[in-house]
Amino acid sequence: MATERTARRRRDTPRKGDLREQAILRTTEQLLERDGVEPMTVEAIAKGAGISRGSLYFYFGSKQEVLTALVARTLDTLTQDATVFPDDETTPPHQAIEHAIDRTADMWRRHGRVMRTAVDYAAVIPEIGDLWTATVATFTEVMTGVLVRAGVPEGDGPADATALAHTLCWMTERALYQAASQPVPDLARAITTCTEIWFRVIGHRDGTGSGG
Amino acid sequence: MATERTARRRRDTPRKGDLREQAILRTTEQLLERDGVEPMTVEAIAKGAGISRGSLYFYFGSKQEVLTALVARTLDTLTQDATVFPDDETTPPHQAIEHAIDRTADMWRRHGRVMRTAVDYAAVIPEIGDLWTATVATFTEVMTGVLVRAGVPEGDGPADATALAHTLCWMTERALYQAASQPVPDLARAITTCTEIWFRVIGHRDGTGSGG
DNA sequence: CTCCGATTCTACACAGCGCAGATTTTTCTC
DNA sequence: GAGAAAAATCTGCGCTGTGTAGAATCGGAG
Repeated sequence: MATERTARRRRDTPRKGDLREQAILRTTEQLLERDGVEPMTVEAIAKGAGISRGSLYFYFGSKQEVLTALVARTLDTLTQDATVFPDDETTPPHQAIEHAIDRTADMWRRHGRVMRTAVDYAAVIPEIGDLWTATVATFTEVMTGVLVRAGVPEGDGPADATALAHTLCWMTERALYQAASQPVPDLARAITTCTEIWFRVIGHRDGTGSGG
Repeated sequence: MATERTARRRRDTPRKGDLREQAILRTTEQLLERDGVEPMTVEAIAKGAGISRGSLYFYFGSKQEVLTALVARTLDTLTQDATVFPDDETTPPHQAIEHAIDRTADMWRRHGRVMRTAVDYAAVIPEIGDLWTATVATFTEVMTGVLVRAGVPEGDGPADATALAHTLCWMTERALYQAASQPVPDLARAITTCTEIWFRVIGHRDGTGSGG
């Protein structure tokens, strides 16, 4: 009855097969970039990592689990990169907003395919959805603080900092996803528009302006 | 090579099998609500519509095609309901915004599962993605007009009406999707937050207030 | 050299899809 | 309302790709 997950086990013990695990993830990202999720078969991943299909199931319980691990690794990096600076209370709100958006966009530039896959399969592979939601939640939390510091009322009403931050974070996610999915991605433009909206919401009318 | 689509044909001639087509769509929406996409097998749909699995392929070339048809039908209704009034130049901007958001939310209430499925599979089933994108594009167009009437500069810069409308439309979509996906959906709250942001973006500070 | 866990491989069973071809039911024409 | 064409339906096959079982190999400790 109890459906087994997570292959057979392996979680700690710094054995040598950890290299294989890395190789699997590396190959997966490559194949993902080249082919996309569906055309990418478990066979291909295994071969790319130098093992047979059956062997892969020693490391991951399923194709989805591989994908999930890859997404998890990427989102960890993202959260690290993008939220530390804005979370600092001494960072001015405008800079915090710009920083968070810029860093996130950077992640979309460097690991666009993984990011897109995460969004695309967030609903199909619940674990990925959870990871994504958790990440956005972290952003929301941090940005709520930023909004408060910018003068938006604290509280949990639908027009208070938390709700606004939440919706704006999802907006930013969507905008970058959209931008990154275009045949000719223009992240810069998306950044500008998002920043503009964030700024308008906190009220201070002062520009991204100057530039170009 | 030329891969055939759309089952065998059937397009005009008001034959009687049109009822079956309707029955298939009806059953699909029901099963979707009960089970979700993946657990819903073609077998089950066919049975629900009173025919055998093989017969279903007379009407639709694949499971995905069925889904696509269902989504298309739903989005047609949505576009009809939500964009006509705001598109009227004499409609005051605030009302236009409220109307569009309200009607869209209504669609999420009544056909939440179909709407969610559309979003969830927008990337997996390209045809659905196209339908969704086209719908949002229609909204964007209409709402661009509304923003312009509200005083937002026309033009195609990243901070002009089109870009803002685009991003805000996707924001609204995402917010409603989020809200509708919660265990206890609270569309009303999402509506309030979105409306607030739209209002803040067009600058006029005046309430959702004056209910009824 | 032997044992044990870690790793790997080969082979199998299965679910669900889409298609082929035969068959039955409608619909149309006279 | 008989007969032919078109529409609608059925049964059964074959395929792809997954996940699992169980046997074989490797590598270091004793």
